[in-house]
Order: sequence, then structure tokens, then C-alpha cells
Amino acid sequence: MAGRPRRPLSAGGIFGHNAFMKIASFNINGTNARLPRLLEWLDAYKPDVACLQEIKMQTENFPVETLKDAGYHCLVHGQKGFNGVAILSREPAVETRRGLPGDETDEQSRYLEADVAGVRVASIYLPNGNPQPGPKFDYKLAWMARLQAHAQNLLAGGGAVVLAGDYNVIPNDDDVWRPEAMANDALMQPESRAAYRALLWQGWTDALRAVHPGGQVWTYWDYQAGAWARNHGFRIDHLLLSPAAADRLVDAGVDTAVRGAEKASDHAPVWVTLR
DNA sequence: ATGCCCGCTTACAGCGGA
Repeated sequence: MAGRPRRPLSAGGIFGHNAFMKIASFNINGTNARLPRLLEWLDAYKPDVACLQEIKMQTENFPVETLKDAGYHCLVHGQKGFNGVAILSREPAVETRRGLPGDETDEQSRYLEADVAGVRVASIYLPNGNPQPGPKFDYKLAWMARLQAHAQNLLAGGGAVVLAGDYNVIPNDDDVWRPEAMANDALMQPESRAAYRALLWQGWTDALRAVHPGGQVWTYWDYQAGAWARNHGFRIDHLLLSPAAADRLVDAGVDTAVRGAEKASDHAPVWVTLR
């Protein structure tokens, strides 16, 4: 039959060898403590983009050379001892924002954003907010209001955007092994959930929820009380997709086995693939 | 009811995490 010659799928792929783009989020809970696990995960699961949270070190100390040897470019927004986010990518990334707008006095490193292969990607480490009520919970809700305002601006651009990170919000009762056990926690207060829902109502798609609508999918297991062995987890790491990104959604999941390794983070990586 | 466990800090005890 006449017409355009068939080419293998990969020829049209943005990464040459892969028609799909895998974007992951992983709260590593300390770069120095987790670097071997991080490298193992990158090698085994090969995300095209990896948004990291809780790198817990200053920007200049991040092991960019080691990660370059592993095949990744790094953008880093660090902080000594606490917090800190990064974006690793196979393709070079162009930074578009460092820090969440809306409060010039906020010195915590919890937001980093970049363009990678035509997709706007953010690495988010939303405040925990415990104990509640109190100033930390107030900071969490104020941070979520700022995120809501910025997310609205991102949507207005109309492009493919992925807001990936540790949101420290358990959106629904079926996102936690036993809701009663967490009832007084900042992660599932009505105000926290309402702020998360307000984001979704803007037009974002919770990718993991869309692929696993029945819930019971965990991304975090506490180090304490044998939570991993008992599978007492909850879902707080989320990938929110703009409509243009959601149109390209192929799959989403959790690299659960990563949580079972020696010296593991208390979070497992979560990911989406976009066509 | 609290702590369990973990990572971090000009550390060796206390804080933050979730």
C-alpha cells in the first residue's frame, strides 16, 4: 500500500529509544543516607524524570557528578538538614521556578519547577503540618493556598504540567490502612483534604487515583510499629496532571518493592507514564 | 496516652518527620 513508510515507534519518541515518558516522584528522606538506594532505583526503574523530596542537604553538596555518571542531569533546591527538593532528568531541564511564590519570607526549600522535553514538571514537598492545630498546621494550609494560586496560573498556560511530590495529604479514607489511626493527624484533617480537593477542582487529575480508583494503594509506610511488615501504609505522594498531560496518561503506579530494601526510605517512588 | 524508628545536627540529645 502506498503512503508514508512505516517507522518503528521509537523513531517518533521524544527520547529516541522510548515512546513513553516516565515521570516519578520519590521522597528519599536524606541524600547521604539514601544515595545507594536512589542509584539502584534509577538503574532498575529508569525514570526519564525523577522529582525528589527531602534531600536534606545544601544545594552545593548534592552529588551531581555521581548522578551524571548514572545518566541524569540535576536541578537542586537544597536546604541544610531539612526539606530540599531536586529534579533529575535524562534530558537537560530548564529551570522555570525555584521556591513557591506568594511569601517572600518563606525560607524553606519545598518547590522546584522546570521544563523537560516539553513538559512542565514540579517537585513539591508540602509541609507536614503536625501537630495540629498550631503554627505548623497554619503554615501547611497557607502553603497549600499559595500552591493553589500558582497551580491556577500553570493551568492557564494550557500545556502539559505534572505537579509531582510528597503532598502530606491523605485524600480519602481508602488512601490509608486504617482511617481511625490517623484521624487526628494533619495529613487527613478536613482542611487539608479540602485544600487538596480544591486543587483537583481546578482541573488537575490525580494520576494514581485515576488508574487505581479503588484506593488501597500506599506510598508511605512508617518506620515504626512494623508498619511495612504489616502493610500499614497510606497514600500521600501524588502526581497531579494538567488536562493536556492527562490526555497523554498511559499508566501510573508505585515501585513498592523499593520500600522493602535495607536502609530504605519510608516512602516508595510513585510514577506516571505519558505517551 | 505515649512511643516505637529513622536522619539530621559545628551532634553524643533533641528535633522533625508522618
